[in-house]
Amino acid sequence: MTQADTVTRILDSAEQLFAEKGFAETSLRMITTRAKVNLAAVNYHFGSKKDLIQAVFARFLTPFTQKLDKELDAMVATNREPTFQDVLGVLARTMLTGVETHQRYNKLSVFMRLLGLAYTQAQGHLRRFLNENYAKTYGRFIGYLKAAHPTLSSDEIFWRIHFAIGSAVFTMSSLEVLRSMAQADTGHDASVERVMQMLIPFLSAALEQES
Amino acid sequence: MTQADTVTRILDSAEQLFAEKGFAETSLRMITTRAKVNLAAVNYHFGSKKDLIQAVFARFLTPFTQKLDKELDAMVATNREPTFQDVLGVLARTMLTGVETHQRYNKLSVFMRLLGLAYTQAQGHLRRFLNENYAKTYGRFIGYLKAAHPTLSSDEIFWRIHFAIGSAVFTMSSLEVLRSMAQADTGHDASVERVMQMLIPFLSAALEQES
DNA sequence: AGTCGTTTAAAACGATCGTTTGAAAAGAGC
DNA sequence: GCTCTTTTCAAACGATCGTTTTAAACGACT
Repeated sequence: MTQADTVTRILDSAEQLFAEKGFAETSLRMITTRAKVNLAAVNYHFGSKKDLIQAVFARFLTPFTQKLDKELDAMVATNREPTFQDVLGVLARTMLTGVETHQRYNKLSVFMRLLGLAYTQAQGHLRRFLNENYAKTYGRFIGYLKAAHPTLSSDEIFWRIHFAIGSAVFTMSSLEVLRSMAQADTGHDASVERVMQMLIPFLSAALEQES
Repeated sequence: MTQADTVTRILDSAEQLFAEKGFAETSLRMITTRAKVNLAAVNYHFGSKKDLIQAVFARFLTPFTQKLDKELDAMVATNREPTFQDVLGVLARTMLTGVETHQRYNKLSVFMRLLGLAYTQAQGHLRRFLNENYAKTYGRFIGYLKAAHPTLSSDEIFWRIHFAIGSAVFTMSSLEVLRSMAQADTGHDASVERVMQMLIPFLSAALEQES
């Protein structure tokens, strides 16, 4: 039986529990119990709970950002004037590549949920960490969007992007609640796939409108 | 010092701190210190922290829901077939009436932030409380929206509404973070009013598109 | 086998949490 | 005045938190 090592098991448990409950509501004892490691292992391998939080974000954001950077390179290499759709397509492809189809939406849920926590529960240390490590690629992405839509002001682009991120993050963050509400409301069960299929045209219409 | 003063001051402090930090990150000692009352006053007047959380939501949701119910009554009394815009307008008017203009957006921010917490940080007790007390009017509101847009399925309406709620809640929940990001990104400062003025057409376009 | 650096283990640390206690202070009714 | 209820207050409770300590177990190497 090949057992993942202690560091990986801690990261897996922490990621799952953070996405499920948030940072403050998740204790190190919950994490180490689920990971079946000793309590002190967190402080030994990561230093502190704050460092563990940063490590959880780094594990999925660093490869994601690297992939996004390469995809953006490839985009501008073959396309001198990428459209709004082109740039958004690069983002969508980057989020989905490398993840097996059958667990694609679970991974995406965790991704979105953690992203939401970064916005709404971030203390200073996490915000600073994310800004130092990933702001550059993020700014590059926003820059291409602005270039693709010269009739809109920089402000408009920025805020529309974050309105859209808000929809996605909020929806995935409270998917369980919303699903039970939808079940009681319409009587229909909603799969993640179906919700995504409604969300994408919803956001497309909003992002690209002329004002 | 009378009882109402103590109760009100606790509710004010709790509302502000919950909206700012969330439930778990806000201790009773922080609340009572800011409210300048004794620590035991919370348990004496409310029973427990959970009951205090419910009381904070009840204080602004109960009058809001009552107003919304009356506004919906008035709408159907004068308008046999209210449009999508009519129904949304009732919601917007209900959220803004009774609040002085100069503090309108602060109140709205707190409203949205608490709403976001209810979705993303709700333990069972809060979800159950909100469902028992406010689900009826909420269902009525959704019902009128569905009737106004018969070409869309019930599912579509439900999810679009929550996509829109997500944008608004997320934006207001992380307004400070987003503002500092916008400042670093575009160099422009964004007032709440300006953000709202961009958000509303953004959501209108998304909500009303035909698919 | 024996040594040395790394990792795991159990136990305890001080701090902070929500809550409870018991007595003092304040109000209300007569 | 006095009594009885309501409210405030300081102090402490047990529980849980993140973190530290100390020693045992493990692994690689000579």
